[in-house]
Amino acid sequence: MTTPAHRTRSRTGRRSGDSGSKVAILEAARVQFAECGYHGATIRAIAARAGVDPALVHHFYGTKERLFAAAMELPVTPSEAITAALAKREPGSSLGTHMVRSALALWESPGMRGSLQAMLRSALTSEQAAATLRDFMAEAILGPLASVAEGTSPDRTSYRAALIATQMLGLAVGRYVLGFGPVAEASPDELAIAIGPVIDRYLTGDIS
Amino acid sequence: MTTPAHRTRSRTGRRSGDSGSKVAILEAARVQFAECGYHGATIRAIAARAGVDPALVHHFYGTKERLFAAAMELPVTPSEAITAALAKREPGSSLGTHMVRSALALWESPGMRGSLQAMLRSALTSEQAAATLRDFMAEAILGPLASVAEGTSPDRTSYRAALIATQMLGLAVGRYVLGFGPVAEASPDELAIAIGPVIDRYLTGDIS
DNA sequence: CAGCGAATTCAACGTCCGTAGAATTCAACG
DNA sequence: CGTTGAATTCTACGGACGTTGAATTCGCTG
Repeated sequence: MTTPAHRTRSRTGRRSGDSGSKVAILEAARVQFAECGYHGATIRAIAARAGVDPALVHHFYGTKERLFAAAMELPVTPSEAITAALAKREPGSSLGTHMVRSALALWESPGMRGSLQAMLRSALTSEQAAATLRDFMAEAILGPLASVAEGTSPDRTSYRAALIATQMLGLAVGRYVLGFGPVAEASPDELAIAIGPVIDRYLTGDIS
Repeated sequence: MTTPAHRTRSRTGRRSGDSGSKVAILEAARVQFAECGYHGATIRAIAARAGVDPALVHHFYGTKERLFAAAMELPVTPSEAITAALAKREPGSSLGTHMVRSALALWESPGMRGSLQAMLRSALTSEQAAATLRDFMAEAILGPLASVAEGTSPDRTSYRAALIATQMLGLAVGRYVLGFGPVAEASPDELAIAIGPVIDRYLTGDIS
């Protein structure tokens, strides 16, 4: 008799080895926020998806709002990704075409898609996510714009950026969230060719 | 003492005259769904905004899902609005410019704004709203497209429509939901001039 | 091996939710 | 005037939610 009351492992307590629960929770949170938006996602469902007790979520991240903030922290710094992408532009492709191609490459990269969907889905419901998205867009668009903004009337710059934002935002939502058939199935190159000139127009064209 | 137990009007029971509660509930639902999305909006908050007991909401519309469906029923039939708008196109403006101008006029019309926000906010969270939005966009875009689709390779038609959808969707979200400053403040005419040529490109331009 | 801190679960609290049923009042029609 | 049906509120149930505190186990340091 080896103390049968202790033989059945009590389920509580710390686990052996590196469980990776903290990361698992964050990934589960991204998926749930992406699928249901901020209100629709529940801590209990996130915990279940991560194979973990709901209280552990609270232990690591405190409140739901803080977990959301942590989940929205982009795995890629936008400014870095942008400048890196701009650096390797091939000659022969316009800046607009290159921007679309780079954005799609970034969005298609593994691990980014969930964050993107979560961000978009939540941005329309949570003001915090909306602010984050506005900041991200401003940073991601004003950079390229500044590099070609000579000769255009300066007070129109933010207007141009906002126009670009509408097209890129619509592309992201249509392709990754709403699933507009043809746009969701088209290849990044096809889309870059179709949409690139539009971005060029907003960058430097005559918009008044 | 004039029967004090009866003097205080019991709060239950039917009210005199036409209370308009059913309509009030629907309008309150639109506002709440617009502000919080499908999950975030609560029947109790909708009832409170309508000045009504939550049970009355249930009495009129049954379940929350059915109330949502009723609230999403557009006050304007899209096909009617579209054909009416197309009819009165002024000469000298391109079809794309006219589409943007008409869409903005429709969106700015009183009573439409709430529905639009509710639709957009919910479309990214509720699959039903997403389907409604896809249908609406298909109907609203394929019509104008068909009127100029001669000479373009026919299997690209739905691709063109989807591209237009991304730009119009991005415009609506950026202007009415996320509030991209310059785009939110610009006049419909300004936007029509800036964006119209983009729609023209997607309608008939070279996109491959 | 003793002890401390971190990880993990359990059980529970209080709150809000959507919904249901019964009760009450009004309007309309005979 | 009596009856019927619709409008309206009250009360309440069961469930899910976010959060908390205590208890348990592990890893690490000395």
